[in-house]
Amino acid sequence: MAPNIDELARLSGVSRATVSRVINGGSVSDKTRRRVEHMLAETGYRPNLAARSLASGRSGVVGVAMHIDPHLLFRDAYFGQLLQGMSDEFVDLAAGMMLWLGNRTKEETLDNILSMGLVDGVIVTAHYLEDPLVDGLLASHLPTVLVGHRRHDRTASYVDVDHVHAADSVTSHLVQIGRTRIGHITGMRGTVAAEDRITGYRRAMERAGLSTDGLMVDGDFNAPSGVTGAEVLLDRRCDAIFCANDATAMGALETIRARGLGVPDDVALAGFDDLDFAARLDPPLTTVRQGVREQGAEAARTLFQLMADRDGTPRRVILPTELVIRQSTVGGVTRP
Amino acid sequence: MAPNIDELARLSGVSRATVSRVINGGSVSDKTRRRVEHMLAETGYRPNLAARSLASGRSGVVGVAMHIDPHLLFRDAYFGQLLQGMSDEFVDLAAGMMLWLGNRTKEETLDNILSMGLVDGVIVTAHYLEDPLVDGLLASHLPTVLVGHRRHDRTASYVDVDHVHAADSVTSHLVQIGRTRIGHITGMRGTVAAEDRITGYRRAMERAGLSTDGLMVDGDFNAPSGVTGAEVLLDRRCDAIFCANDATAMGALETIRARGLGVPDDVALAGFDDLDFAARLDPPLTTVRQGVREQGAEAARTLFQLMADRDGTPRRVILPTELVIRQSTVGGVTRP
DNA sequence: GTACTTTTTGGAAGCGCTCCCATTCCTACG
DNA sequence: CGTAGGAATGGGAGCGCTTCCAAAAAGTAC
Repeated sequence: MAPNIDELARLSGVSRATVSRVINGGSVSDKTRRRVEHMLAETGYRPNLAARSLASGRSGVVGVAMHIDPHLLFRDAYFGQLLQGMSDEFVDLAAGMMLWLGNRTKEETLDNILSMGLVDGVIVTAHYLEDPLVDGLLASHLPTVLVGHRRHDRTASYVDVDHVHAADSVTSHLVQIGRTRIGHITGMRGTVAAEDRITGYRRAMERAGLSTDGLMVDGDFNAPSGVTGAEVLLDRRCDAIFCANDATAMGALETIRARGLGVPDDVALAGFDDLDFAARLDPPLTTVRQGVREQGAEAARTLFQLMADRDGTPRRVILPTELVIRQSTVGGVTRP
Repeated sequence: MAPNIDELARLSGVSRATVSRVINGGSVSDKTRRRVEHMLAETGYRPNLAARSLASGRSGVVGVAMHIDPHLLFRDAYFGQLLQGMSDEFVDLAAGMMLWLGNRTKEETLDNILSMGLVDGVIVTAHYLEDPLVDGLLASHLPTVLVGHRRHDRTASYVDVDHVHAADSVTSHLVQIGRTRIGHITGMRGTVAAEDRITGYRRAMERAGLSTDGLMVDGDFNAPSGVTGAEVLLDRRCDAIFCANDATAMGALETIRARGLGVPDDVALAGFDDLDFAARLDPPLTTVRQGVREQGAEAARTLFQLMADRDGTPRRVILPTELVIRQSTVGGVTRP
């Protein structure tokens, strides 16, 4: 059915090796190259990936593992955007993308990825401090890039933002607008993002000479935890709440309004992520923009660098964040 | 590095062919099978996918194409849940999953999928009446399952729900609770789901002897189109609005409340999808449940049947929907 | 114990490609 | 005009597996 490379060699009157060189960019005379390329176009020839992969040891396919609790995975747009960022970049890099979601245990996912044995490299979301999937991938010799960092690991390549700094800057902003009882609804404990944001929050509070006693409530990055977290913090007379992400802030906003309090007059509110809906809340939400798509794209590029350099030097990328001030903290401001 | 099948044959004292039979379920004596399986476990041997695929013509990898406008793709949970349903099922079926999102034109995506030449079959979201990606996939000889149906195509395999019937049942429900000026905010025109839901809406209205004049507003399956759509419909004194999906209903709800109207007393509201947030709106939303995850899983199973039967008989699956009545149409009811 | 089945096993031919190595073809220079 | 040296090309050996076919082994019936 589909023509193979020998057929193409015959048609263009050259050897199979030459056709291969034309396709893969070996040195071929201009005249020959043109002839073969013409035939390539003529026949619509597509090299067989399996054969290519078998002979060369590379497949041109990379893997993405997002082993996240199914109920959390696509609840907000975060993971979708991350995936899109990667996908866009992989298309540009002419790579195929395999995807593993959190269907079973992390050990099983690890086994699935490794036994597939197809991918040239893998990107894995690494949100937890402990993660056997990440450990296993790093231990395998597969080029691996983490989205999220591991504090004490000097050998892993990753892409992340500086959560501590970003959380510090939001909290400081709340201090600057004169708030003194600033509460924090945390993200899912055990994740690097949650813990680092707590650290940033504490650091800013400490620097301002403010107490955090009783002002921290555990959340889980989801709206319901914002609703209940805000109940607690409002009972404790907070005049500002920094939520670990935008979804949590959306939940907190519900509670604040349900109590008939004004934002930002009675309670200033801030989130983290700057997902699409943050700017469309009423009032628009002050938050930290951490280009999620860009993180995905950067992870993809980093993976390709890793696969190109065989030396295995880890590459660490910290992307910038931006404090986005909107009306949920500074009422008068209209500029988004 | 990794042991190959010859190494395993040597270690278990049988021929390579026998090892292959053990792995792929050929007929082997119990004694031999045990010996080989023991060695398999011992060495942690993983067959090389590329070699396997080259020799057998199958890869064990399937593709999923969700060629959707990047801004719409993961905005609500619909596509994420669809993806999860497929992914879960593919894991059970021991298949790998490649993913293509809508990065470029549909033609380019088609070309990427076909030139990758790796996948044994593909599931493609087919929401539009016209879609070159779907056409191209169906024209290739790759086993293909659509999520969404094509009205006039008797050769395609698909998984879908009966949008006409479901929309009819929601609309009829609004009629039954005594509403007479029932508006409809449509989905994205040109999609099968939008057009069929319109048909169902019209059918129910006609049967009830109600007019639809000026009561239909075009939307696009997103919240902002619900906001603006509701503006128009409220100006036209609607006492009920059926939105093409839950996200649109969420937008419409904003508008209704902004005008100080009560739901359902002044305006009854209904959506479609029954995504997680529908039950958590205030008031909880009456909608149509169309198990999205289940649709994904069913599409995966259907694809496998298609790949197993080489006869290519198209398989069409219509999954059931369920009218879920909540307080946005029947105020007193507390049962979700 | 023989003749004939049936089951189990091994040998070997590819699957379609890449890439090393040897060969041929040019070009330039003595 | 001859030849060294470089560029272009072809030959061919795999990559690791599946699968057809034939041979061997193990049953079965007489």
